[in-house]
Amino acid sequence: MQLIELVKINELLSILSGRLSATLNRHLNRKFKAAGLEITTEQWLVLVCLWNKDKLTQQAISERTFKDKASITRLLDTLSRHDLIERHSEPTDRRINLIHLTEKGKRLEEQAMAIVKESFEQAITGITSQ
Amino acid sequence: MQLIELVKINELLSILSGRLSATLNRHLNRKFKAAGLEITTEQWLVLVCLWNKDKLTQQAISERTFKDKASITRLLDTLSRHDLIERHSEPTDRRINLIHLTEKGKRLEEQAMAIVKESFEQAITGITSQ
DNA sequence: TTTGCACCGTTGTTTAATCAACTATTGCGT
DNA sequence: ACGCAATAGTTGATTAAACAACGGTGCAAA
Repeated sequence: MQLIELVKINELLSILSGRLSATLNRHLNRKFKAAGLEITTEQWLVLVCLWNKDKLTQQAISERTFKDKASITRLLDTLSRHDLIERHSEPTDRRINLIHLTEKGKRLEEQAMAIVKESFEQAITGITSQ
Repeated sequence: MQLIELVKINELLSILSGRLSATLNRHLNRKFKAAGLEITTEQWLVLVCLWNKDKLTQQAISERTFKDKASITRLLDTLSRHDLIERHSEPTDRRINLIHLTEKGKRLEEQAMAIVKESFEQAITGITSQ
């Protein structure tokens, strides 16, 4: 009886929260791919931080994206492999890396944002219709 | 201007959707671990299906959890490694595996559900207080 | 000055998700 | 009976997440 209640609560929550974002995520990833952009939603989220304010520390990116430090390290690894960002170590505080957008990374903003905007609009009309 | 709008929408959505479930997830995982249960939230979700109705096909589990077939294959691998479930192939249709709970798997229900219930209550009081 | 603590970033391990490609089986229609 | 599409599950590759442990750096108090 109470267990069934719990399961319903869980399903409700998972529909309201987890699955919505998962679906949006997947949708966006496919959109990026279809448009020939080599980025994922997670990488895009990091790039958004940098487009707003270039030359952030990894710590700052971690806080803004609500992701683990370790996750950021690896996300930046792949962004760096794709020449979208560069790590610049700071002489004033040698613990710090300042993350710089490359030209390629800067150029990506307009295209990526157009796709995201389109996806959000689709998603929102989809949601409001339910 | 419009980009900033988009970012706000994104943050709003991420708070409303992705981050809530991610936080709940993490919380629950830690609770399981702290209680000495060797399961994750994802594995628990699969087990919930089986506690409701034992001997499901992988396909059925996939549909009920909204997870990919491939994800289920691997989740069941780890559940099987922990002796919580067993795959039984069906002679009537040899494409099918029926997933059976083991005794150990059945015994887990009460303990796991208690933890989940506690977490949900905490989460809900946390949410409503905001 | 050195000791100890806090901070920044990295690495290893484990778990999970997606997509695409693949095998095996089933069953339908001609 | 045959071919062929649909179904069930697996596998490989890539990306990402969490947690824990660790190395290097900065800083302040003893």
